[in-house]
Amino acid sequence: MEIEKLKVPPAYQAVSTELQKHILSGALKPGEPLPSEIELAAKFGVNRSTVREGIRQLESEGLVRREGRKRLLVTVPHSADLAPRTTRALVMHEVTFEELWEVAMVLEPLAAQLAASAASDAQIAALKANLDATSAVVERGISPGKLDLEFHSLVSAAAANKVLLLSREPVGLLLYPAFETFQMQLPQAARRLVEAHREVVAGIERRDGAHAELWMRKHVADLKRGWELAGLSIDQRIEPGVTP
Amino acid sequence: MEIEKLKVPPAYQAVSTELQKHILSGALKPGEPLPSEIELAAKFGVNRSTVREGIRQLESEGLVRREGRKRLLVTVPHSADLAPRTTRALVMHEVTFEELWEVAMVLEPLAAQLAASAASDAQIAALKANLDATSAVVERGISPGKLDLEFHSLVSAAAANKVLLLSREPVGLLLYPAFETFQMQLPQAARRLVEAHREVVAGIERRDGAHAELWMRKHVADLKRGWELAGLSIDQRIEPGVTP
DNA sequence: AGGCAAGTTTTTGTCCGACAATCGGTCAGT
DNA sequence: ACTGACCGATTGTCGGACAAAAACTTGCCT
Repeated sequence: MEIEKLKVPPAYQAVSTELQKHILSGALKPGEPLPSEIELAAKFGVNRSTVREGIRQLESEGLVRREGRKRLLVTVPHSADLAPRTTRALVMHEVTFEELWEVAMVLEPLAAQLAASAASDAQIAALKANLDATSAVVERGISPGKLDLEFHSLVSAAAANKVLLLSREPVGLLLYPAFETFQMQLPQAARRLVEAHREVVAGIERRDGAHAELWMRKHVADLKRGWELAGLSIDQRIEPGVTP
Repeated sequence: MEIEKLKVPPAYQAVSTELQKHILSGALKPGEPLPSEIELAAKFGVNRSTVREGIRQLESEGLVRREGRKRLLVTVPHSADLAPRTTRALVMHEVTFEELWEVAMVLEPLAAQLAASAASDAQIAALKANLDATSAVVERGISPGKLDLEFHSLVSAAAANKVLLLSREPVGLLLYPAFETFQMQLPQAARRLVEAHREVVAGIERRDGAHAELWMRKHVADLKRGWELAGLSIDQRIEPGVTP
């Protein structure tokens, strides 16, 4: 006879999962406030401290949000809630530049292609603004810094694919800050970056998905070339560049 | 003079972020135990309840894990910790079949291609075992169910790319259960699935990346064809299939 | 009637103390 | 050497308490 180690989850976890069910089932819709801690404690038949511990879990998962000392609001987890955790996990797993690059090499061109069909006028304008800012900064010999990161976020936002948006974010968050590490050694790299960005934007504006995709592919491929030219190993561990 | 409303984060959040810093900085390595709650409370100069609330956040992020009523152990977040959250987020964002499919259409072939170069003998054996099981099940007219899900997990695990593994998981978790929804209406679909799986495995075994990638691409493309043949809209919302 | 100011009630954040259950180890007894 | 009772440490849960902030009421004034 098999006896399996029966697990009795602590009460605070029960509270957490129970509230999750209520939110997922739609009984509590995004935007609505949760009952007060005292009410919840009474309903679940546990102490307020226990409820609070359960709430902390939901809070860190982005299912509820508290602004100041106000009531908890049900929210739908945003990319900004999830991406940092995934990014942390990737860093702790000691992913290499190559692993990141391989994934970026398929996700970024897809984003560019989809953006060409789906980008709104406002999004194209934002891309152009980013392009001008990047260009101006690079002319002065300064590193594009966060502008590069922002560019790729804008492209994937314009792609109107929420799955892509969420999947791509952690990769970009780690990969593009890596550009900074070799950009000083390769002055021409920044100019190539601006050129590629320009062509991607041009493709998106002309609704030319193939063009946007092609140049995005070149652009990401360039990233690896630059990495290698700078004498960095492909197996180099990635450090967290930005901590948002 | 501008006075901005300065925000004082609650103490439990300070505890959480402080512990995060210690873990990320490497002062606390994975596998090591955290100090006891009482010690932490003393060190941070806060009450034990406050410490406990902070710990809950780390716990739900997969940075620490508790087994039974023992000390907390520092751990590196595993795919199983993150994927469910991302999956939930995708469901709450009401992603469509098409959005999922578009991303799968680039990630899965990449996984197959990389697996062809990197798969270990044990992983190939696991793939074959999965293939046999799937084949046997389909012969009996039963739905492959979780075996399909497992197949794609095995492929991406064999790809030896941790970024891909983490990025792909939430997509697979939502997409493959969707197969069940139309599989009954299209009896030939299951046989096509087995054939595609077989070719992918063959490609991986022969270290023929192009072959594996090609058939994986066909396989994922088939998924959309099946979806459309079953009369389902591409814009259909995706329901959570499995809740792990 | 409508708007504003002061007061009252709720609610959150934090603390204190307490106790049963469990874990880990010690130590005597067989 | 193995068993089982004992003991300290730690966690899970509870009860209550209180200051600060937010939300709500009330009453006054125009």
